[in-house]
Amino acid sequence: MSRGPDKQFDPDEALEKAMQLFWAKGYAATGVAELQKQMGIGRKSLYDTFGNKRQLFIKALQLYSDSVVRQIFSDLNKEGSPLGNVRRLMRTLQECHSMPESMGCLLGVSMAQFRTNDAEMAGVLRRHIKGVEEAFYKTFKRARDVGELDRDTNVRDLARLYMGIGQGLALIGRVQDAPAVPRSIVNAALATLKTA
Amino acid sequence: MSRGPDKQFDPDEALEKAMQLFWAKGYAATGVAELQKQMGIGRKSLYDTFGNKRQLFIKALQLYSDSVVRQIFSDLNKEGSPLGNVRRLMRTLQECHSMPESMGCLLGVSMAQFRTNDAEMAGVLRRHIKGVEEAFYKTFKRARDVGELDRDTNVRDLARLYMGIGQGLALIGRVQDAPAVPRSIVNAALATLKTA
DNA sequence: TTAAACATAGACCGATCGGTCAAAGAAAAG
DNA sequence: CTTTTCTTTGACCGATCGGTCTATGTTTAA
Repeated sequence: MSRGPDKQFDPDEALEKAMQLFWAKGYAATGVAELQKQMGIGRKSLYDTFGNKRQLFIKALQLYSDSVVRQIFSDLNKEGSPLGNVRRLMRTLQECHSMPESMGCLLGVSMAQFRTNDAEMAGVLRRHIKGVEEAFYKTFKRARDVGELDRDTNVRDLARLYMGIGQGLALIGRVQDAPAVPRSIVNAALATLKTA
Repeated sequence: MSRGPDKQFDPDEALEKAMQLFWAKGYAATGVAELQKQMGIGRKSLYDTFGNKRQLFIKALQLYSDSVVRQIFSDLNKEGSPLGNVRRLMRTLQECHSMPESMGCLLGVSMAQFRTNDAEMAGVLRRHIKGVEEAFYKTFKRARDVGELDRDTNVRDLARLYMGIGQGLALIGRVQDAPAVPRSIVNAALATLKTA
């Protein structure tokens, strides 16, 4: 029995490169030739390793989603005031989406390119939405428990709102050149979180 | 001198059809053959009338943007409570983006497909953002003037937040099948507008 | 009726699309 | 060594891409 030679490239690194390209240009506008070039691998290797363009894209989506959801979870679960964590996270998002070359959120970008009629894709996107929502939900509930939010605050609604604001912020950041609009959005969002 | 025969199709109707297709599928994923079919015109007529695919798309964007901004302006300027108008508009958006086949907002979808590096496109998108922002701004200022909002409310920030929430809502509506998330988002957004 | 000015349908263009495949190379097992 | 199993390169596939152009009306003015 023989095992043959190992791959000459790191699939994780290649996937990361592909993700960047999809992120910047969108699914349909990204060609396989471009992907190859950016990933630095041959065409056969690409198809053997990732299946096809669509599967490669879905793998990139999942890589991105996992990374983002984990990061948000971690940021929101730092010790200290739950609302303080929310505030810090929102300011980070604001800065991130104020960068001149901001690309928004890969998942948001993808929501604009697929719809419910593509069940598989919609599933991945909904799972991401749910993940972000849950991160906010747990934190807002904690905030309510420790008295940082009114007893009667609907924390489920609030979590979904913040998830939605994040998506809007990311989208707008893609075409905005000045930092004023993202700053305003976060200012106004956080202004509603004043302790009761 | 001779004028020749008139067009056999209505350019406005054809543009409307093209807009629908771009809206559903995005720019890159929409082929010219598809456009022809949906618009019901020959290829030469398409290029003679609209220039090329990109110019057709920009014309569709502007048609859509004008229509949406005008509608929002009109809704927010109805007589009666300014905040009441905002509430009614947001509930309308909520319902609209809860439809099972919701396609979101064409401008939002386009923000996901172009970036600041495409100056012409980014300009069109920024103008739309500005238009929606202004509609909200005037209404929130009016609300503050009549005492529906605190004297120290930053109505510019608030307007930008609502514009951003609208974009997030539309984006999420494209992949959401249940009405719960849009309802939550609008619930939470309107909950912050409680009179001071 | 003729000629000029338009619109129409659709053939056609090179380029690129996503995807496959055959040939060559390299590493491990014997 | 040879053989086997894997990877790599890049040629190649039919289909489709956006865009052009010719040939054929069709209408109006002279």
